Order: sequence, then structure tokens, then C-alpha cells
Amino acid sequence: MTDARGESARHPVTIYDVARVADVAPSTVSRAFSRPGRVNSETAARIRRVADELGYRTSPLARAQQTSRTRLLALVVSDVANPFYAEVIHGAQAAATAAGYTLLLIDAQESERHERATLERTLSSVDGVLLAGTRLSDSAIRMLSKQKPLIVLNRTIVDVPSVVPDNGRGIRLAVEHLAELGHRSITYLSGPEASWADGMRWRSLLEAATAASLRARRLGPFSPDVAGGVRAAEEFGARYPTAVIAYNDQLAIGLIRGLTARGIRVPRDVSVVGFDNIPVADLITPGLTTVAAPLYTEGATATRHLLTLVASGQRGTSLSAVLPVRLVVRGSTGRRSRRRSPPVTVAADGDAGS
Amino acid sequence: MTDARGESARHPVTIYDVARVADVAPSTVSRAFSRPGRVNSETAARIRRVADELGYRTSPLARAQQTSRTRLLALVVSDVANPFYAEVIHGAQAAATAAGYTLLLIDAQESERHERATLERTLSSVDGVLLAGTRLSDSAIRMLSKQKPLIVLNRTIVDVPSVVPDNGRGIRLAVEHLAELGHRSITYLSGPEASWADGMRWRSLLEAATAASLRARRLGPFSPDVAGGVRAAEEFGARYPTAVIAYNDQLAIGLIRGLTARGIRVPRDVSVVGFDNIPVADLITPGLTTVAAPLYTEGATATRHLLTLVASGQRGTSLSAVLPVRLVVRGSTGRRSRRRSPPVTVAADGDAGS
DNA sequence: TTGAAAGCGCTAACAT
DNA sequence: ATGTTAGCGCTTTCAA
Repeated sequence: MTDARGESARHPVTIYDVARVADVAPSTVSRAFSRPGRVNSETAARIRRVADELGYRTSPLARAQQTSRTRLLALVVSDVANPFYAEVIHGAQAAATAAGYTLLLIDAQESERHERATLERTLSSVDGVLLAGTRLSDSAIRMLSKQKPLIVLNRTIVDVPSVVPDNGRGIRLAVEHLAELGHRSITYLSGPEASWADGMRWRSLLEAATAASLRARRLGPFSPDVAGGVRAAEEFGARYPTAVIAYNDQLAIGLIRGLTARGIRVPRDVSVVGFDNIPVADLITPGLTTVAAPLYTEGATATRHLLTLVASGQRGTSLSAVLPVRLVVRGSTGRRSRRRSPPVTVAADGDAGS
Repeated sequence: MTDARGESARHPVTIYDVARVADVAPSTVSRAFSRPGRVNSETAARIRRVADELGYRTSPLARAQQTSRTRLLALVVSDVANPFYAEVIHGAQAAATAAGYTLLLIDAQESERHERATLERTLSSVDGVLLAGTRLSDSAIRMLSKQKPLIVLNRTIVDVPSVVPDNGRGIRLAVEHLAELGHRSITYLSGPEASWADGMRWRSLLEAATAASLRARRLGPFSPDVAGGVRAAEEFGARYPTAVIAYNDQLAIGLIRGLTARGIRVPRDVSVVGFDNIPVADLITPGLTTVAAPLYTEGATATRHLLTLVASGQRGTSLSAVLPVRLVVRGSTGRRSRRRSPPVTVAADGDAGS
């Protein structure tokens, strides 16, 4: 009577409206939607039909308040515009959607204060947290992890489930590749000082180099972006290294730019290896040899693990995963050449700059 | 009595707990948090102190149910991994955060069905919607726009507020640039068939070309990614054009790749112009000449407009914005050269391929 | 399998 | 400026 105009019912049609029309108790309608199976299939059908006719939409908010499950997952990244995260987000998004969850994107904007604040505000409205790039301290994360199901990516913390690429193996592959090309010494361009991955990669490099009887050197820290790489190139003196492994692809790309601008050829004069294999790595010239981290898979895996935690109501289980990596060889690495000879035969290219 | 262990209070401390301890009515506590100013500053201070001690956290869910304002904004993109959206997301994210809002990321995964479903599920829990890349029809969007504050990006729909880059001017700039370089005919590589922006750009091209007495031709549609561009290059016959404007940067980049692989030099043999100026445009060799759309600004502007709608409780106001663009000239465009002469003097570069 | 009743934590009138 | 009283739309005991 009050309404029934088919399509656009004004304000919320509630469970009560449906109940009245379908001639059952409100609780039954509720059941029909949340716990079908616990309601007579005929009744359920009728309820569903009436609900459809009335244009009933369940209120996620009211339901969430009751059950404290919002079907929302927070995904924290330090910078959405970073292509590294783009892939991770993509994977997480896909996995979340597949499970009927929605992603709440939190961009920490490279600020710990901001990250804490937003997370705090949001925490109570999500079922779980994915920390893909965080400035938070280990202990802060451990605390969080006690309050909500949580997974860290690209970082390992005692008692906190995590998903990381196999950094050690990645670096080892890169080192071996470089060794095969005749390089005798490798320079590591490090990323953010406090980064777990950075420390991990440098240590692995040290080990792998020793194992292959190469010398290893570390430069940095540099901001892990193209600009950082350009700066690194500027810091190289006249006696620049023949082989470089950078903390990540952007740093490597920046380095190549900077080098090229100085008239130093890649890979003729110096070989450069990146880490992550972001899409651009294949687009630049020369193509970037890099350790391919399964970015998409990381996001998806982490999300699935998180959803497992959410479902089981568990916390802090040490459900950690190390994802396999591979080395993608492109044009930025080559045989070590005798040094100090001026560019004569043009084998490689390189535009821009002098 | 019951609890007061300082830090980690188990389950929710409510407004009632605070009220009891602070010796005021619950409603007063509520006011103190939602409408300070309407409560005696001393009382407010006391309440705040007690709340702190007790570790009271406001429940966004309960509040949202009551006020039906969640401080959540839905941002729909067709593919999170697309660098084009990365910038837009970034801008939106920043603007949202600045206003105390959080972004709910919805990846349509290039599927209209999926987009509708997710949006439907989510709609009731957000205060507004940002459609940055959508497969929805104009009428579907118009309907949505009647239910919730909504802004479309990169598209124009009658009665729906929007934020778009100045496509017309962008294309005009590109055409004029090409004309100045001596090109007499321009080929447009079109993107998604149903894309509003694509139609817009092609029409603008046609106009601008006519105005400059150039010939214009259209090829496509191609999928608006690198692969699409490569495919386009393959479709070019022996008599390829001297100047191309692509629907977007990825298409342009793919085209350059494909061309280069076929031994056709850019810009010597053909000049290529993109659209958007995504970060990679500056990273490839040669650098991509492109129309710089203010991606970040688009996201930010759209969000701010949306927030205005949300605040004013309005719908469908025609609060539309056209954002200025500029042409960024890099290495992918050059003077038109006499055709059919085999590559002799190497002026430009280009590695890869024969 | 269904109904009745109580309440989630908060806000919103309406009083005082 | 504060207290009182009703709910928001749903889920959840507990009974029937």
C-alpha cells in the first residue's frame, strides 16, 4: 500500500517490510539472507521473491555492527603511484573480490604519522589488514597483529604472518649471472635505510659475492625511485663500477639514465640489474635485467592468507610464505669489457645526453 | 572496577562506560565527540580524558548506521595496474585523506557485470562515488548519480557532474606541433570503441587537421595498452604514415616498439604522439611526445567536487570541470623526412630488432 | 523450522 | 548545557 512502485523505492526497504509482506517474522527474513539452509526452502524462496519485488537491499552497515564483520580489508601501501604496488594491489584486489571482499586503500604517503592515524581510524571497520609497504616499526605491527588478522608483505617480523619474495635466491641469481659475464666486483645500490628488504638484499649479495669470490661494495642509501638512481649515477666518480645491482627497478632505471647522460654506456661500460620486474623494465632501452618478484601473486597470496586468518578467527599465526623469483635477463647486463677505453665500436645504443 | 588495565582494554569500551566514569549522560559523551562546541569545554575536557584513560574508541559502524555517513568514497577504475589510474588514484587518495575520508577501491577488472555487482554491494556503505574508468552506460550512470553523489572522470554525461581533461585542446596542440614539423597527414590510432574519450579525440583531430589543411585517417580500434600498439604497428603496410597520434601513451609506446622491431625508425620515419603523459613516457627511448593530462589533479579535483556534493547533500548538479592540458615535446616527434629512402645517416637511435 | 524479545553502540529529537 | 527517550536495521539468544 504505502509503496510498491516497482523500481525506485524511496528510502530503505527493511527486513520488516519484507517480513510483513512475506508474512513471516523479521528474524526469519534475516536468516533467509544470512543463514539460508536454516530456513525452509519454500519460505526462503517466498522471502527472496518478496524482497526482490520490494527492492529490499541488505544493509551492510547494520549487519556489520551486529556481526562485526564488514567484508572490508585494509591495504596499506606507502605510495599508490609506485608501479611496484600497482601490481600488488592488483593481485590483492582480485583475490579480495573473488571472495566477496572489498579493498580499502590506505596510502601512507610516506609518512608514519599519517599511516598510524589513518590505520587507527579505519581499523575497526575492516576485517583484516594487509601491510604492503609500511613505515611502522616491528613492534607496532606486532601489536596491530594482535588486534586484527594481519599480513605483512615484503618484510618479515617475528610472530607476524608474512609473504615475501625469495630475496636471497633472487640476489644469488643476479650475482651468478654477473659473475658469468666476467664481472669481478659488484656494487649494491641501496634503498631506504630502514627497509627490511634492503638489508636482506645487501646481506644476500655479500654472501653470494663471497661464494663466487667477487668483491662487493655498497652505496647509498638512495630514495628508491628514478630520481634516486640519477643521483646515484652522479655520485659515481671517474672509476665507476662495472656491475651494479640496485635495490629496485626504479633505482636501476634512474641509474641507467644518469649514466647515459654522463656518456657512460649500459651495458658496455657498466651492467645494471634491478629488482621486482615492474612493467617498465621491459619498456626502457636497454631492457632492464632484473629479478622478477611475483608482485601480483604476492598480493593475491597475502590476501588469501589473510582471508584464512579472518575466517578462522586466528591471529598472529606464523603462516608465512616465501615466493619464488626468477632472473629476467634483458639488455642492461653484458660481458665485462676492458675499462678506460673510449667508446669506439658502437655495439649498444643509448640516446639522450652528450 | 571491571577494568582499567590502562592499555589493552578487551572488547569495546562504549560511550556508556565513558559516561558512567565521567558522570554525564551518554548523549553528552556522544556530543563531545561529534559536535564539540555544543558541550561545555570543561565537561568536554573531562570526557576526553576519561575516554583516553578507558581507551575508548568511537565506533564508525554504529555511527554510520545512525547518520548514514561512512566517510568512505568509492573509486571505480577499470584496471588498477594501469599507470594512468595510478596517478588519478593518487590524487583522489590525497584529497580524500585530507578531508578525513577513506577510499574504497573498486577494480572493475574490465567487466561491466563485475563492476555493477561490486558497486551495488558497496553503494550503500559509501558517501559518494568516483567513476574514473567505467564500463557502465550513460543511463546507468545517470541512475546511480540520482542515488548517490557521484562524479565521472574522463567522460561527459548529461546531468552528471564530471571532470575531464581538455581533450580538444590537447589534440589541437598535437596536430599543430606535427604540422609545424612539416607533416601533411596524420593517422589516429584509436582506443576502445565505446570510449567517450576516444570519440572525442578523434573528432577533435578531424577538426584540427581540417583547420590546418592536413589529412586525417583513423585506424583501430586497438586495446589501449602496449600490446595494442604493437599490433597496430604490425597492421601498418609498407606505406606507413609519417605522423601518428595515439589514443593514449601505452598505445603509442607499443606502436614505437612494434615499429622499431620492424626497422622503422621513430621519429625519423614516423613521428608518434601519445596522450596522458604517464610517467613511463619520459623513461622510454626516444622519449614520448605526448599531451599531458593532469592526472593527479583530475583525481584530486574530482574528489573535492564529490566532497562538496556530499556535504551539500546535492545530486546531479552539473558541476563539471575541464582541466587544462599541455603538450610535452620529447624525442618521438621530428621533422617529416623524404620517404622511401633507406636508413643512411643515423641521426636518431633505436636499438632492438634488426 | 519459526517467532518473540533483547540489544549492538551510537545519534537525534525533545525536554529540562 | 545536559539529560531522557527512542530508535537505526540487523542479528541473536531463547522459546515454542
